[in-house]
Amino acid sequence: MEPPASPRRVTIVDVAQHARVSTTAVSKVLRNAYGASPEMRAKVRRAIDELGYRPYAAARGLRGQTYTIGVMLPDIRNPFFPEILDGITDRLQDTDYQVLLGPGCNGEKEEARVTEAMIDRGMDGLVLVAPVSPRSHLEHIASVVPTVVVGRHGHSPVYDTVTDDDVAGAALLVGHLAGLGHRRIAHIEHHETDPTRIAEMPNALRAEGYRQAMRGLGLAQEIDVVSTSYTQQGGYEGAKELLGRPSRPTAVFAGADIVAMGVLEAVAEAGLSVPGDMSVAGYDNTAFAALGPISLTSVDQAGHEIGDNAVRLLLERITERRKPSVQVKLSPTLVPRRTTAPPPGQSDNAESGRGVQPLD
Amino acid sequence: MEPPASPRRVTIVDVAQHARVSTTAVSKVLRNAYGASPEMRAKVRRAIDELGYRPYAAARGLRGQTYTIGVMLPDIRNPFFPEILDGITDRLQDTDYQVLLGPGCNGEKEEARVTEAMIDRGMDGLVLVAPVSPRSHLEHIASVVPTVVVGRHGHSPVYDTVTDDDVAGAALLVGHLAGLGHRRIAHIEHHETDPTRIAEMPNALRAEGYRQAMRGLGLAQEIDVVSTSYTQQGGYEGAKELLGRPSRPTAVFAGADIVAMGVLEAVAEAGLSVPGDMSVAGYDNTAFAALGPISLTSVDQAGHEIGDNAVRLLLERITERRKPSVQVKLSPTLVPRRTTAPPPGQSDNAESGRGVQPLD
DNA sequence: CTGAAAGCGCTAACAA
DNA sequence: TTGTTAGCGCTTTCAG
Repeated sequence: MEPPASPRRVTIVDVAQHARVSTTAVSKVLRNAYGASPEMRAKVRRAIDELGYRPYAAARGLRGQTYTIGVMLPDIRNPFFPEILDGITDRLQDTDYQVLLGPGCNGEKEEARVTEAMIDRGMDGLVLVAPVSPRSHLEHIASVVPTVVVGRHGHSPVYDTVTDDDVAGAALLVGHLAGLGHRRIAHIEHHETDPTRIAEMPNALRAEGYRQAMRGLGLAQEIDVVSTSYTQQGGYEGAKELLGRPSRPTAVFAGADIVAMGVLEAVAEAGLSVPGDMSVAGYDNTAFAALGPISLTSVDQAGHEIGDNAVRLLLERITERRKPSVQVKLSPTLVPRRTTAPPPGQSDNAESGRGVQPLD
Repeated sequence: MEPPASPRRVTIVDVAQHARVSTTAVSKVLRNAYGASPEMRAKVRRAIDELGYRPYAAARGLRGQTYTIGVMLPDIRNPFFPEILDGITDRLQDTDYQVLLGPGCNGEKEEARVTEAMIDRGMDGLVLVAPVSPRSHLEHIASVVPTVVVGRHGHSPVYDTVTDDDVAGAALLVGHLAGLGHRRIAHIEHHETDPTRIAEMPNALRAEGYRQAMRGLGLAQEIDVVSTSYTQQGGYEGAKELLGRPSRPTAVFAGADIVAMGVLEAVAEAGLSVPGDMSVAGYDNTAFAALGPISLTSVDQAGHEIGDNAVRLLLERITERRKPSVQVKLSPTLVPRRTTAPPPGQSDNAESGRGVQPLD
């Protein structure tokens, strides 16, 4: 039984009158601030409950905090990001903070619009996931509002970072494939030209990790990188190119699971089987990698922990605005599934997956 | 070259002084409000540009609007929702409005927390996608802030709705399967007990549409519904049950693509092939349904249009708070792919897909 | 420990 | 058409 139309919102003034105290007192109770006796707190709490009062965050922001954390995800379609988000929301569960997401931002322009919108709405802190903006812009943002940058390497004195070790992840995968007996291991990367991004973006580091690992295994001669994009289409095109090689690779390390999907499609079209004729691996261990009909070998990034750490750092920075910046680097793990196996003509061994039939 | 730390934000007062006008004048220009001469507008605009002023949405909200639209998505993992979101953001592209998303809300409690948070942050309007809260609660929300409910059937005088015709979608799919020659067509539904939800939630209407279509085709005897949940696990369990039937169905209509994934897994485990031994279809035409190795027959809901309509209605309601409520119902389309074909022992026909090999 | 009063940045009445 | 003046709901000095 709601009133026909809310005539007026319950305000701090109503609570103060009801509890027969000052608005200051109510404010203090709301913020658990120093300077209110237990009796006063109890009184105020009762009044709050009786009136069903909720503080108006929009107004709080004008003087203090809005208790809102803004999270910018570059692409809501990427099934890896929800994991990060869970890590974020779980840690914020029992706090007064609320998370709001900026919608899919592709490119610097959209990214700027969203971050500005968040700043203009008085958010107390920002988590930027894999932003593409130049570092100078990130530092500007961080100078205005506490900021944690996730999934982008490179330090900054003004913002904290949480990353997963992409070089190590690539090495895990290359090691896995080499352990199965593969030598001709190709990689499909997301094309990158901007020098800062080459140094800081995960995709570039995966490619670098691939190269390092290949060299470390004495397979420097076999290094074979195709530059497309982290999309299904990019994987399809990259695989087409690799399949056209005079001597085609026996394994493909796609820089992301979605890329691997395109590879699987191209391989099937070519009448080849996975992993019989060719092993395929992805990165991110997204939800569909685990789907029965796909069962893609991938690298897991512990998204939940990434999100958890990001919020932890953010809350710390909100509390202490100019503490030295922190970099957290987490370690990925390998998730072998059925798309990787020893190369054709090589006997099975302990590390191999179960064979699967041609997919088409 | 940013200043080391923003000393103070540029405010409307700064702009007014710079332009040598009153703050009211600036405010009017910002809102394109009546009562400012072209010269004044030009002067103010220049000052705004020169100072790089951006209005502080948090403060605007205290008196007027925040120019923020809140969108609540029940599950960010469901790949269907980004389509709706695109429809929303595209239409808002050239307006002053900004979209902010509430993160994954499972269950009424989380849903309430998110909607309250949005209201408390002064959002101008809400789009609730497939909310599970009781209708009374939705109406309460709508009485406080302009609201459009998406993906939930049932009218209300206080909020507008946008739905896709789930009954028709189910009929499309059943018709497709029957056209291929299937008679034993089973359905896996999301279990629902709450009476309101049985009447209003899409999952319940899909099951109802399935029943109606079966009856309409003279297949009432063959109606076979398994109640699990709209998850991969639910699909897996449902399929296990169906495969254990004395005479197992030749086709399974899963209530959602993710359910179909579980079905595919169970079918493969049983050593059966899709669609050779059994046809499988999903609903939502999510991104992974189109993935090469899956290629799932599904029903497309035109998510973009859903989002587009939702925002259109919302903006209209923000403008005119108490206009009569509107219900928009869109029509789904069938997307046949390779997981559906004529039942075993029946000759191929024009509508059949290409056969695929057993998946395991 | 408590409360009165000022003011955050903006918009909306109202007066000029 | 313009500017002046009150607030919006809350937090924050700063007296008591």
